[in-house]
Amino acid sequence: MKFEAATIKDIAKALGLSTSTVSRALRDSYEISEATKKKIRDYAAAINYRPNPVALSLKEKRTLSIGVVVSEIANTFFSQVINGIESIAYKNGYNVIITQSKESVEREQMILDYLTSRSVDGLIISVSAETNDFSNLEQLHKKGLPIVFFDRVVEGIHTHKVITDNFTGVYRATGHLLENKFKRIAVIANNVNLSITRDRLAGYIKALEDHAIPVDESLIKYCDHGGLLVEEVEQAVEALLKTKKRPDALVLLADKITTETFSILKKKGINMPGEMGVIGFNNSKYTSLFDPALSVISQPAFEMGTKAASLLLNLIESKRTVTDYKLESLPPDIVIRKSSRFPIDDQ
Amino acid sequence: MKFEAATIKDIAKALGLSTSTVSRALRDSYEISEATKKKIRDYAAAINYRPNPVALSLKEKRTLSIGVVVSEIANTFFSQVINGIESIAYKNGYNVIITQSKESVEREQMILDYLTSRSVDGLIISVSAETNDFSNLEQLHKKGLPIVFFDRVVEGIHTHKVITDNFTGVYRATGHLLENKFKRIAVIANNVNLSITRDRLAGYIKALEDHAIPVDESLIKYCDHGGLLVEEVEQAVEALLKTKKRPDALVLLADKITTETFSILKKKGINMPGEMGVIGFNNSKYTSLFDPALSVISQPAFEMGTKAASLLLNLIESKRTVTDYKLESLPPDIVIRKSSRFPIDDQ
DNA sequence: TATATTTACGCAAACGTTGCCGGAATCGTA
DNA sequence: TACGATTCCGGCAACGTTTGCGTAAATATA
Repeated sequence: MKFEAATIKDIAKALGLSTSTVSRALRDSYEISEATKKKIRDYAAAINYRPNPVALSLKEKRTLSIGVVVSEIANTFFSQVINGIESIAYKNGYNVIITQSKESVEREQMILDYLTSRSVDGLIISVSAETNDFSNLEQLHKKGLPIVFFDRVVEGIHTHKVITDNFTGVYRATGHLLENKFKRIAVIANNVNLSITRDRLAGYIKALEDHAIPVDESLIKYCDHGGLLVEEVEQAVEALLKTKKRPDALVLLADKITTETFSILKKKGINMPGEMGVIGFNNSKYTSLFDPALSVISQPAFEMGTKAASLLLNLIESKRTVTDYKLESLPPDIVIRKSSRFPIDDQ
Repeated sequence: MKFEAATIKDIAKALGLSTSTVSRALRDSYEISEATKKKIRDYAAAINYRPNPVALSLKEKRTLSIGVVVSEIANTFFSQVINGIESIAYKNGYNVIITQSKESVEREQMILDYLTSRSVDGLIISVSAETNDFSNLEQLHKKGLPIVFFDRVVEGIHTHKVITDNFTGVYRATGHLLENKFKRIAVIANNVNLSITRDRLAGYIKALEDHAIPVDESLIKYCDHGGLLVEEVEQAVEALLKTKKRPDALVLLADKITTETFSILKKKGINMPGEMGVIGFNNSKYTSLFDPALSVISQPAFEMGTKAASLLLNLIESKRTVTDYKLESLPPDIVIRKSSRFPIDDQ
């Protein structure tokens, strides 16, 4: 099945003019008489002519589209970021190609291959959890492809970055648990490759230190696939529950890990916050409906998207090579609900 | 900032050959000697040559990409469908452009304009709630653009369609409530323009009839924006709560409406299922974590995506015009949890 | 009236790629 | 030796669009 659309040639032929005249008339050039312009415009409207963006792209060497790579669009945080990106992109005539890496290196590689073989003008990316070799992204960056990182950034590559103040978020969340009389606080983190994992862990450790509590390595667990695999979260939770001195509270350092852990604890019939206080990263609106209502560290996702998109468009449209790169760090929002309130405070 | 990539011309010039020779060598034509092929392939690999998809698209008059239009990607149902679509598309070398209409006619129109001005080979769409004029889609279809509808289909346009058996889903959900001794069952539906709204309402009405219960129009409320506006859901709920004989159970006929209504009832302190039994469409995994655990009608979203994508690829790759269109109706999954069990059955 | 200027349009190249056609060089055969 | 067949490669056009340049006709100027 084919889908043929009208071209500038069709108009030229029908009106006995040249393609250049038609092209200029449609762009309202002063070189074309008003009479001819009107004829051309009317005919173009009649046959519903639309310029072929593919031809334009080939000629202009730009596609007016930007690529976005996230690990999973079903993740509320990412879909909110995408909404932010789209709001800016559309306003500036750019269109957005959304892709998901599913935390897989291979898939990420495929996507980058596709996106960058000249089909996008720039890239907004939160790298996959599995990835630890960034030479490919590095190369693209060196070749001049405008890139903006958000959330999971690559420290070695110098370009604009938009993140949440992860350190402070976790520092405050951990502090909150400690002030609520929880004594033994464990964390389940994402892959240690990720910048967010390191920043968030640092916040946890600093909070413990500031409360003069020694860091117990056995209370720090990792999920290498960011919680995308149920089993890895189960293993982490199991391990924590089995430690001689079982933790009485949990800080969950990634969206997916938070909901999975919550679900596992519930299934096990573990009382929250009675047996286990819980707080974790999550951007879903639904956490307030959970039983018990879940305390969360939520990120200003939409704003992160708008910032990232603005920075990218700057990069794309700047004539000269940019060297002054920004790191935007936005404050997280900590929402305390029942799951992290020490039982005694319970109504 | 510019991003220049290697072309076939660069290779030709560097090796003192013509572009046609290079092109043929890279496509392994029998007309080129092995020696030359090797030289060309080695050099291409060295400079990391990738064919320019834009140029290919212009020449081949196809883009190897398909457009997907949903109302909101943050909606779990849609993100699952998208996952299904992508799984098939990638396997066949197609790439997927995801867009969201946000239930707005204007936005949907913009998107269609963009997508169809030759930048996609086909379209998978669930129409926006606001739309009731489908002449535009109709035109595209007539012009030969391959289209597959899913979820919210347009009855007047004859092409492949993939839906859930909405009638049966609601029929059984309503029946379940009735068998659980709920007496006065109300529904909150999506915009009446939508096929899903009509099908789902029909299931509700048939269930009542089969239980010899008269249909009370005051128990049927609509949200014209599919629940995207919080106020419209609030109004619907308020109205139902204020009716002289307040309903004792609710069937929610759209994903977004389900979670919004649940949230509103909770905020009002209305006991579920004690004061109000609740069941509704929703594809989120989180509903089991709600308080009370929420009964849902969930759709085989991933499978809907794979089916829709397969049908679309068939359409795109078939030489002759297809006239034998399929309507795939997949069974929904009804998950009964606490929110819809008559209180007496409660543990 | 002859020349200069303006107006209004066409021609052709270019973006990167493919495929048809044509042709030089080499080989085989009589 | 002469001829056709084969091997291997280059030239050119085309996809749809924009743009610099060229130019005929129309108008203005002297």
